[in-house]
Amino acid sequence: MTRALPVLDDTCCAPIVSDVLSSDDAAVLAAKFKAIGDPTRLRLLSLVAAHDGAEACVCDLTEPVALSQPTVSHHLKVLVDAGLLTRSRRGTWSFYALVPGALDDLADLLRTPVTA
Amino acid sequence: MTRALPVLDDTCCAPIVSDVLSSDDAAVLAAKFKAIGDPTRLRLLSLVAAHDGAEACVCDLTEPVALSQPTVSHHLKVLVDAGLLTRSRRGTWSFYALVPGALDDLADLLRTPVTA
DNA sequence: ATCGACCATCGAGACCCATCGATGCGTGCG
DNA sequence: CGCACGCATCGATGGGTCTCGATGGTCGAT
Repeated sequence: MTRALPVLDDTCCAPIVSDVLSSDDAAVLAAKFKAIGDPTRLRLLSLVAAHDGAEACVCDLTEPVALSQPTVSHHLKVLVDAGLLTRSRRGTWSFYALVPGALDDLADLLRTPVTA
Repeated sequence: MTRALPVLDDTCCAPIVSDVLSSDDAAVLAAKFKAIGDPTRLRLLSLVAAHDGAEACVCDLTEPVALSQPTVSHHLKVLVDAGLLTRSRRGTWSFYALVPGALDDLADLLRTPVTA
């Protein structure tokens, strides 16, 4: 499982409140929001962004979140599958970094156009 | 359970990637993102926003999402508890409407400041 | 007062998820 | 070559979530 999310990596659709979401769009969007709907994953994103060079390996993250290495690996995989993090292996380390613009794209979908 | 979310109704903290989130902040934010991390709830938000007068009752929503009335009521309660919807009873009807600015506040937290 | 419409809550069932220890793989070093 | 390190995957477990039918409460109409 954990198949890649179907399309829709950049801007998928109009803001949520602009038009009624289709079931498909809602499923794809919900998957992304669900990925950041976890305290640990939210902190991992924050830690990666704040880390030196805007990337971090698993060994840098296990201690701050106080979880086991397998659990941290699992959460990072979820974030990668959601298109929010990238993983690049260098030597024995796996470095994770934010996908530029990924969070901003999600933010745009939440904005209410004008809401007079 | 389903106790009210602790504080932090408006702007809670700096953008996620600006500073490392505390465990408490992460928990509160994750609860909100988890609320919209469900396809049905995402569609409900969209349906409410698109409905006439920017509010809708349960009877307006059960058919579009093709779910039972108790289930729709449950999802709406989750959204209300997350601070994204308001409920106002008029007669036998319960009208749900978007909390102005709630989604925008969440959007702001996702934005990366500059990320030069 | 009685009935019907609308809705929230309850209890149950099926499913998903977060977490862990154990294991296996790949890499770099001695 | 062999060992140590970093990491991903596996299997199990406990807790949470989604969904439903059934129930009961509240309001308006007859």
